[in-house]
Amino acid sequence: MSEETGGQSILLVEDDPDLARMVAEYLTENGYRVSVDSRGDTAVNRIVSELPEAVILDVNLPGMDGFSVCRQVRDSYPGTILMLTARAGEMDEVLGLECGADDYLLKPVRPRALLTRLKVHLRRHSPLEQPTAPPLVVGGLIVDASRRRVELRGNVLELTSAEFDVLKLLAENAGTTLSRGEIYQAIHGMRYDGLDRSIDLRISRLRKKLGDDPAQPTRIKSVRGTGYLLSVEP
Amino acid sequence: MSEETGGQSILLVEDDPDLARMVAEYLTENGYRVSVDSRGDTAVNRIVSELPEAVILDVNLPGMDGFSVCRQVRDSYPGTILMLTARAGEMDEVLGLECGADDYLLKPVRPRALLTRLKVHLRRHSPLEQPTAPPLVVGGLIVDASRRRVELRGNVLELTSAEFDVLKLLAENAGTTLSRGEIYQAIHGMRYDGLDRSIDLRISRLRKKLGDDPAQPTRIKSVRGTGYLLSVEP
DNA sequence: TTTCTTTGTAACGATGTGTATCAGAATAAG
DNA sequence: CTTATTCTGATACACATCGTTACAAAGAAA
Repeated sequence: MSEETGGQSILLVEDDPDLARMVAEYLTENGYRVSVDSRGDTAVNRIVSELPEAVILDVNLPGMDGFSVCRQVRDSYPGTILMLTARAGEMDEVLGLECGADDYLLKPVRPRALLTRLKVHLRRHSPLEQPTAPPLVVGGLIVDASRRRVELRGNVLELTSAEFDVLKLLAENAGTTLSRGEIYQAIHGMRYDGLDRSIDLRISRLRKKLGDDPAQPTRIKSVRGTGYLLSVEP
Repeated sequence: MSEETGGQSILLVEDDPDLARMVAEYLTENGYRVSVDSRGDTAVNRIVSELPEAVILDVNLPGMDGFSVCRQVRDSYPGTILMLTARAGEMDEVLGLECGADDYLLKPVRPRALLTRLKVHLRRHSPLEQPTAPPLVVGGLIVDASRRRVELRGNVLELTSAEFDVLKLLAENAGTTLSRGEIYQAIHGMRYDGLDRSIDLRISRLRKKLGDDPAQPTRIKSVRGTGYLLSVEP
């Protein structure tokens, strides 16, 4: 529910530090990832570059007022914009001036109501980023299939396609031995003829990049007569 | 603004005749075409057959309660559902949203607030307009097919149509590898002869404009022997 | 038309990957 | 314990694949 990285991202643009902190805390407790900006002009850049799922935008801001921020990003920002207006009269501007906000709330801000409005809009507008398969984490290794990226203790490894394919397969079956036949079948979609040594070669090259000593491997272990195994705990 | 036939159609489901008349009058004055139903069970039929732009739905209704009505039509009704709840309890809010309503209002009904909420939803979500495909957002990249426009961290990229076609296809399948055959087929509608290098060239030009280093690309990854993949988060 | 832009083909260099091969390790046989 | 056999790791090299430049064809704009 409240894991740091899992929730949808919200950018809160508010110059009152107390109010900002209160709202940020409340939203964080409810599973969102909240970042705060206190200025309108800087918020414009952050909105278009960070592309949060929703923006909560105060009207009165240093640098640039909320309406201008809204107008400026509306064309290039597909997410939800929620405005906080101090006076009831400003609400007409939100609706009438075509600044492009999706909703507004009257101050004083009531966190419960804000959360409800947020939910309403985030539910209607499907999340910007479509959910993606989570990366595999096995013994200090992060194998991210949807990015084709591998990390080892924080360092990105530059693997070739062939190397990645084998490592991904091993990671998916970490802790169990895969025969050359299984590996070959999964990668080439063909039956293994029993003579091919290309799998061994890929493993060899992988070990080199993983910094794994082939004589005493801690990560990719050889199972003589069978195949290979990715150790879950190196 | 307030011509009788031009406005958007609203179905008001409310059994209190006085309240119904007041709300209907107010909305009519503001340019909507309002019809009223006083029973939940009959409202279900009218919603799915008349397909109004929005439904305003009381919770306490003869025939069938508002939540049930909402649940029953939600799958087949694409428009906005706005619920009127008598009690301020959280349960109503949660229930209202769980059953698929887009918004709720607490009684007593204040016509001005109701109108504002209506406008908010009808602006963003007008079901009778042709549904325009929402822009794809993938890893800081906005690919807007309806405008043939691409943005990267707030900067509009000037892509040629050939480049855009490939990027759009990759964005639609972000995180999965597309073979040259699939790309070629999707773009030209023809079978890939296996020799053509034009896809590679488009990728090369795209990478240059995306600022992606071809030796170590973070956005468009090559999958040797297969094709390309757009990374979900660079 | 001319001029500019876009797009694909050809070609070349750089890199990735598998086969052949051999050396060394693990296991089995004697 | 020694030897034979099998299996694995790794080097070298051949070949495939990919990125890119140059150029030409094909449109589009003027």
